[in-house]
Amino acid sequence: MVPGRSPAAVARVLVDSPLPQLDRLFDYAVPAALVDEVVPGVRVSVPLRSAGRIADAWVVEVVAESEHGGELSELEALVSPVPVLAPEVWRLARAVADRAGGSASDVLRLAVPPRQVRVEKAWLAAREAAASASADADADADADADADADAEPEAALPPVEALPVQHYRSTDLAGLVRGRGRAAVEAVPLLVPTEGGDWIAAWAATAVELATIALADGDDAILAVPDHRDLEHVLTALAEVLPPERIVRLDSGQSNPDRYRALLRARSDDAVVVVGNRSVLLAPSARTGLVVVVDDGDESFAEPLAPYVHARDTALLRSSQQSTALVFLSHARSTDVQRLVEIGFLADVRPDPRYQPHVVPTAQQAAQDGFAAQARIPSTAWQEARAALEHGPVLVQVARPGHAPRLACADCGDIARCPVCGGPLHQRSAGAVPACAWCGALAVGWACPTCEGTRLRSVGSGATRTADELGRAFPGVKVVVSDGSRRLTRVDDEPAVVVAVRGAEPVAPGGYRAVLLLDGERMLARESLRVAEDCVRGWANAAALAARRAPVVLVGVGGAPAAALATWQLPRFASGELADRRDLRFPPAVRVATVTGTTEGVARALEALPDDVRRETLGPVEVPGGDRAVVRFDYARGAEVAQALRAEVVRAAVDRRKALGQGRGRALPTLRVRFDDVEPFAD
DNA sequence: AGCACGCCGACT
DNA sequence: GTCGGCGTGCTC
Repeated sequence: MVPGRSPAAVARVLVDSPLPQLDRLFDYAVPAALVDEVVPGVRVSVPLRSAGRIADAWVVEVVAESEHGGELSELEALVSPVPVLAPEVWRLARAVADRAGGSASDVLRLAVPPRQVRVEKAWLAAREAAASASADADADADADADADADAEPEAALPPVEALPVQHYRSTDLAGLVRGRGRAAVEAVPLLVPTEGGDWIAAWAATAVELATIALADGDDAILAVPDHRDLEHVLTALAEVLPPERIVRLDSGQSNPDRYRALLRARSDDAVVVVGNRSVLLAPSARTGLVVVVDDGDESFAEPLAPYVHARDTALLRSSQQSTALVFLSHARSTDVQRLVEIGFLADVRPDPRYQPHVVPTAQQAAQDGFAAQARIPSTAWQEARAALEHGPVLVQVARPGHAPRLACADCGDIARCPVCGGPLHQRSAGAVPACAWCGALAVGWACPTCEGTRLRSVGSGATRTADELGRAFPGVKVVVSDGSRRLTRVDDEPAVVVAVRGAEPVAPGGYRAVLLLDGERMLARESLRVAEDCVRGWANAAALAARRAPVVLVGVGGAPAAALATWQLPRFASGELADRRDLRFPPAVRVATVTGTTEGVARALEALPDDVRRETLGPVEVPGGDRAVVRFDYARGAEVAQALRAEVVRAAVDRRKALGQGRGRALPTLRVRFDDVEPFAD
């Protein structure tokens, strides 16, 4: 503690701890020696509760006097003088955590990579150099007497010229960005050539066009894409029109030093485009003028770490806090975005309709031809593909090997099992020696215990199997595979069957000459609230890789999903899906919170809810170690519910008497709350 | 999480 | 009398 007189300055800090009871600001006296360097955003260490116990913390504010009644402790030390937590990021992190009933420090851990001393040193040296250079410039300006001293000393970059937005003639998208409007923009299903000879998705060009409009106004733009292959499209498009100084790549695929460097660069004095995956939405940028989220329905936008906030929601919060323009750009529309359109929050923007892909739904009829029959490709699809292969590559989309492809006896159909441990057998490629998925034993000379057959065939298809079978269906044609373990970004223009699992489709120059969408029935069979939506999105994204007027054959699927794709009325499909969810009161028509913990903990948490919300609880049901309940509520009640449940989480964390009651097994914590997880609806 | 404070049983 | 048990509460 510090003597009674008031300190020179008071730092309000957030302690870097996941404990919910510490998730608020604490005041510390700033030692006189540190007053110059303790500014908002720097990392410090602080004593907590008793001297000797030191915690890391973020300085969030520096004020003259504390409102805390008691005496203040002094900051222990300055960890680094670099303010890595920008004020707008702190504000966003707080809002994101509050919305999800989580801790701000958990969000900050996602927003700020671990400290990199070398990167910091370089940054500090550069800042020092710039400061002395600008001091010289000021001196010169003074000498010149009337020189415009207000001019930014380092506006070295030429201004950005706003690109025209192509393909959206009926809507003034440029005006929407300048006016800080919000829209759900349907992407153009087209590939466009770059000057450098690459082909990129038209959505990437659109995103970059929109970004230049923001930059031309002196604002930053934040572009969030699902994965690194999408990132490559955007970076290619950006490199054509902007100098490297205006492009900041910030994504979780980078090394920590690279991420740290990017974080510091994002706070540049010049307007920049910050582009990356979901984490980019937490990038520092005080003058964000535009936020673009590309294909928001992609699963990689769901944050797997506490507090599990979806990038879409982070984008919404950020856009509202900083009054930015906001664009959700995608081929297929997510039900979440459709909801925002239907409540009038987002404008509904469609491109010129003439780019619509040529979709041919085809029943799963057996093919006559021997080769095609073997790969279970209907004759229509096979003929389309074969004709297209005369001119260039053909894309074949298959399901992810969800339940791993299994081997069965080709004669009697019994599942082939490991003779050693009874585990399922797998085969890396056709003809390879089958191996056990559990114990790894090679099943050399396998014979079926039922019928003594020795030939194997795979069931429950995966990409690898399909590649082999497709190779046989198109004799003499090159087969290229892009799957979970090896995702290709592009292929070249020569005839080839390109087999890709959903979401891993490479780009072909000028587009594929035909696209076959296989496994549709199997994909739709998955039990999940969002299957239909996910399938349509996957098909639409693949269809968008076709050359203009090339056939896109959707195999073996009928009903609303097939109709949606064939008519390319993707928003209408999302609207129908949303209507179904509304009837059932399922997300995203309503929000949900999953409450797990001890029977008592869950019961108490539910009691803390408003009566009408509690009445809509599903459960509690018993799960290993305790109970689980799912609370449903309207969006308007979100803050209220989050606050109530968060208060219970804090109380449960502080109150440790209960922990003793649960002796059995791996006990759950007394109470855990997770918002907007649809997992409980998966089965 | 850690760590101090506090109010009841065996001990120099 | 008081050392220390762990139940209880708090962290500027």
